[in-house]
Amino acid sequence: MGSSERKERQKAKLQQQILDAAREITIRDGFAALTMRKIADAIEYAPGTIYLYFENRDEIAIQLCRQGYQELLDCLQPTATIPDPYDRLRAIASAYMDFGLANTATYRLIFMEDPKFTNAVLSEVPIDSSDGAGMKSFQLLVTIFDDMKAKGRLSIDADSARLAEIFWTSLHGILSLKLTFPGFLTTPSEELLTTMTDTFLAGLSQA
Amino acid sequence: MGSSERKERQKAKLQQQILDAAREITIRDGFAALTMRKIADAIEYAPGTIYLYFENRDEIAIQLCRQGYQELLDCLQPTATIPDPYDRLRAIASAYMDFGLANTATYRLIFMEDPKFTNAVLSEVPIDSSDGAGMKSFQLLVTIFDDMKAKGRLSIDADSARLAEIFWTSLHGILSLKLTFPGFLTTPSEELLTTMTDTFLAGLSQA
DNA sequence: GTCTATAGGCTGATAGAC
DNA sequence: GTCTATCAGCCTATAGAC
Repeated sequence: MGSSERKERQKAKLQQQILDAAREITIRDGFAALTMRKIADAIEYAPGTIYLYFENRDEIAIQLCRQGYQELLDCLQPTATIPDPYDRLRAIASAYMDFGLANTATYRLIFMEDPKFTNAVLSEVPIDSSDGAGMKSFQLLVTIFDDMKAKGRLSIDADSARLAEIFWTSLHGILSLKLTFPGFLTTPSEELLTTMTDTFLAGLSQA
Repeated sequence: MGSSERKERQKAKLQQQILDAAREITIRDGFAALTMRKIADAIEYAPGTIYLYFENRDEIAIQLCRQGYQELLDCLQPTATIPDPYDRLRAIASAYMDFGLANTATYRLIFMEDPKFTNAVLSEVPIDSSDGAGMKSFQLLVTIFDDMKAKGRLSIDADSARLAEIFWTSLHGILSLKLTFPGFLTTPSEELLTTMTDTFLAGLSQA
């Protein structure tokens, strides 16, 4: 028994090493440049060895995505304790932008890459605690609009999920254009964000 | 002279044929699947022949982008005649969304693909009439906010280019998430668009 | 468990015959 | 101008030796 447990630990260890290497390559060269050979080089094993720990490249990509959504959630989660939903919206928006700008490769991977990986992982319903981080992040946003409604200061009758979708798409629009066309948008990101958030909130209370 | 002109026409003809085939493959299989061999198969020439008409794959990609921006401009241009800037904004937004949803492969190519191609072409300043279509499209948006200001009904003091950038990023956000995560956003595109536009305009006149 | 070696595929691009 | 043939490289994944 003790021996098989040691083997399990050994296996998990190399698995994590593979993922770490894959993550680093993705960050450095982009997801398209992530190949089994490069991973093998990085961990100093033969390419074939990787297949003892992961079925194929896709499985690695999916794990990488899952990890990416978790990182995002870790960045957004702390804002959940802010009591006022308006303050909280600004805080989460700011955290989201910071995450995207600071982790461009990860952001691209989890939101701008092949739907084959992203779509499946994002839509995962949380089962155990390390699952469904994408959904949980989205829920943080929905809750904010629920709380705004509870405060009774929203003159718009759209439901919270809808408002969350609008706000999220706007955030993603800023980020993805900044990442795809560095230099085209002349307005700095923070300014785009504040103007967007201001007009959005003003619109909510007036529309 | 007459003979060399005929040769020129001949050359232009095959060049266009190559681009048409490339376009079709991109639409059908996606840009990543666009290869010289597939183009050659489609036009029924040997792969090497293409290199007599284009220097390499990148040059074809860039032409494809240029063509894509032109198609987009053709869709947006007709809205320019609408006198009221508020009506015009709704019309251009709607046309933009329709274009993206109806031409997903082209939209991906010109706004969501490799910056290597997109960035260069989008940032082109119009020189002759078939150039800089990306910039011209963006200018259509800027003009709308100029006109709104002239009407004096904007209580926000951001400049027109900035407002155009915000609005464009929001449009792009909706579209790109719809394309990357089909099925995740539960709200239909038109509803996201109207709610976004409504809150945005309400915000502009109130903020 | 890990290696070497390789199958079997794809790619962009080029050389040289016709 | 177009072809055939090919180079040189990349890729994923697997088989079989150790």
